Amino acid sequence: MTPSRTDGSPTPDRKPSPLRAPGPAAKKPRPLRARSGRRPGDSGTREQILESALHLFADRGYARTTIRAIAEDAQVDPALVHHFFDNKEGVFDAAVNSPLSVSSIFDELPPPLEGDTTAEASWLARTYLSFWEDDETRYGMTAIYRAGLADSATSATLRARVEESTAKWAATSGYKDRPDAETRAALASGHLVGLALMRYVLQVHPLADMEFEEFLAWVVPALELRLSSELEPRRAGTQT
Amino acid sequence: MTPSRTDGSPTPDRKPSPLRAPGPAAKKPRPLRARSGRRPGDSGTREQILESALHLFADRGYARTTIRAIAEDAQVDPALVHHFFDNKEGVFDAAVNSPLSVSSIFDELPPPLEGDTTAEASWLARTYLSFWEDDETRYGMTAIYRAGLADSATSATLRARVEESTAKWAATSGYKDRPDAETRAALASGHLVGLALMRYVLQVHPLADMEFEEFLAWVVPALELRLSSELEPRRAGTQT
DNA sequence: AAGTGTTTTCACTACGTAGTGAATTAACCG
DNA sequence: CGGTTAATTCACTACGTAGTGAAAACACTT
Repeated sequence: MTPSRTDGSPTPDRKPSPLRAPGPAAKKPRPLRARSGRRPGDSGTREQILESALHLFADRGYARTTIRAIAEDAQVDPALVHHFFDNKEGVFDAAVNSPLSVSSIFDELPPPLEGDTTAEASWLARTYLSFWEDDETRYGMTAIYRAGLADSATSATLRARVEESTAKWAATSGYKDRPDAETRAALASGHLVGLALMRYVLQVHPLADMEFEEFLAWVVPALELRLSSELEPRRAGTQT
Repeated sequence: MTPSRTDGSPTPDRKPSPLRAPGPAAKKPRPLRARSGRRPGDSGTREQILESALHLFADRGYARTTIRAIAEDAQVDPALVHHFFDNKEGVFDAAVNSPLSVSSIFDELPPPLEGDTTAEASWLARTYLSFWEDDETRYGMTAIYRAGLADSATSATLRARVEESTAKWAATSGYKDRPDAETRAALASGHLVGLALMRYVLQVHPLADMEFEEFLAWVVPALELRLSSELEPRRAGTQT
């Protein structure tokens, strides 16, 4: 049966999410495809397609995710996906920019304490990593980074996204007047992105097994130093 | 004409490497396919195929690299690629484990100064990042990370690789007796991987524009702190 | 020189995929 | 209730891909 959700609830009951399920998906109980034609009520199918797409893009990356697989996961005909989103790129963009995903980090919340370096580093790490930690937004983050790192064509999009986030944060933080603010912000971004990929995408031990607060406890002090003047660059021969 | 290289030189003259060339490849001057049959002399075609494969995997990732594209780049018939390496996965494994690539980092060189924390951090950063910086090995690194981050199936391979490198380094370094050695090594790995991806894969400004030594000058001191006891984890409420 | 093994291309199959156009059913609006 | 619009499936095309099997040209033995 088609899931009969008359409301627009963002997370209806559905098959187990495909993330961390590498093998062939569990067989659907019955295909039981209904005939052509519109369904009664507000089906919410569009959102269902976006959710399936986001989960599959997060699990398989862009290239290995097929429109047919999205349609099957959402229990609709593949042509309906084309009807709503034209082509595969349209599905990806819509899924990644949907309310189910993450639009632009550091947009809504301004930094709390300008000038307080430790508070700013803590806020930065907690805000960014929360997008990974939260079940609601992790799929979007995974999809974005998987797709963006996949090949040199898609890397341009992710590069722009990262540079924009980094620049925005650098410009509004208390470090903005320092000449190396941009460099430090980029280094901090790389630091955070790398740790997030280790913990949430690759799931390397022991980072993936920690509690979130313990993870933060390791990350935040290092980030504080990166952003503070205590940590200065030092070239190879110039050790004091 | 088929490139007539009778020696096994690793980098013969070939078309411009496809990395950073997102569009359709430059059209080959003349197809001029020879008829069937073996060519006179030691053609070195096998190595040519591996080199083309490595460059294309680095540029387009695994899924978007086709055997036909590899064959075209190497100016051979696609069936020859199958003949040498069976299937696509075989091509990838052979390319990534070939002398043109990177077999296993931290295998050959042992750490120089056990117990000297600053020297060990510096050696770790320089050794790892040199694989990215060097033209000869960068394609292998890019291919490995692009493929390994692409989807949850291939992530298992990269996770094993990273965990093995991290564990090996942690076990042989001067930190090995500390209880949190494994954690610190994993954090340092994530730090380095993230910065490498920013600089070499995404090519984020300004990290991608720096001189290598300047980049190292920023990275090494942070890594020293991560590995030393100066930097301790600190939970949210317990700020001193 | 005869025979065996290796390199190389050709011709071909099987399959999955993105995308299209038309037909069907329902919602919406006067 | 009649007409338009939106949702949905069906049947289909066009295409690219991985992989196979055989034949041709050469190398390497004995």
